[in-house]
Amino acid sequence: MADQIDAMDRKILGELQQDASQSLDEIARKVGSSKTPVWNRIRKMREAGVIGQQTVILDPESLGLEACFFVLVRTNAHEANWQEKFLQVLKRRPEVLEAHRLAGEIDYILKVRVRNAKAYDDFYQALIKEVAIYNVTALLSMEEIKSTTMLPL
Amino acid sequence: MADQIDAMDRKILGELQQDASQSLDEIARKVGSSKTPVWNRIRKMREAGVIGQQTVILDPESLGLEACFFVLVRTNAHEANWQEKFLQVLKRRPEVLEAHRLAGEIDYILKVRVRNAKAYDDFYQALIKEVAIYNVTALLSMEEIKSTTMLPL
DNA sequence: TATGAAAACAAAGTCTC
DNA sequence: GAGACTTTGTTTTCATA
Repeated sequence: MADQIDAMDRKILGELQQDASQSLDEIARKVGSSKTPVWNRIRKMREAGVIGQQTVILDPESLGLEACFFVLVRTNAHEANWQEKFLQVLKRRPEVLEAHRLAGEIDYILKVRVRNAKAYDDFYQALIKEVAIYNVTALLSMEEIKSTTMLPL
Repeated sequence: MADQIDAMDRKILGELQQDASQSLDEIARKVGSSKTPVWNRIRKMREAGVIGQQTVILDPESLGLEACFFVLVRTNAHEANWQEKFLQVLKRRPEVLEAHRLAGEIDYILKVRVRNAKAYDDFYQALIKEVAIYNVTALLSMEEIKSTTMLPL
């Protein structure tokens, strides 16, 4: 599917990314097509997994989630078993919004959203209780300059 | 609004986060209410900015965006003017999905999605051409373990 | 034969009471 | 919270190139 995505598909994806609540007619008009072909393209891209979850972006501050940390994790236990357990903890914990395994000195980076510093510490304590970690550096976000889910098309 | 969000609101937000394409009837049934009150709550939360953009999550790989970098930026120019310009560049560049100003030694962290390493270098060269940066560390993601927009409620 | 326009039906959103 | 009205999603049909 990947390379079958043409210019029209990309225009449609752009519209959907920007506002998924728009009607098909509106999208069709904007991309210079009509309802049926646009609908067929969307359906195909959904089936192919190009289009995933439809969601709403919530305001963290309104929900009392006022602290955001980026956590740099170094480990010395590279056994499959350790990694398995570490991954499970990350996936289970809802405050972990992102987790990546990295190339280089730092092994993992996490993005963690919590109420406050105390809540972060609770998370941290729970984490190191479950799995051994060699070194952790927490970077506290002072200001969210930009945050988007919109991929460049 | 922040503290006026009750348990019912949170249930509704949870459903919307998980699948914004669900019908009002379906959400109402799940949270144990009916159409009208649910709709009124959603409308209020939209107006209050608790609920933001409605969007679809696209698969980066399918779109050929196979590289993801976390970029740690240190600067020595803390003048308002410099920051202004730096922020403008970040906001303008679509490959920058996230940008946070940090507390501590590292001044900024960016999350950048691009086609490949070459495309990252293009971004990097363009960035340092526009603003002076003291030190940059790029962390390359090898594996996206978790990536969600769903906030813990 | 494949593609898009258009119509028809079902379902959901929106608003009033 | 029930119901009316309107708009939209979804499917089918039809025309056209």
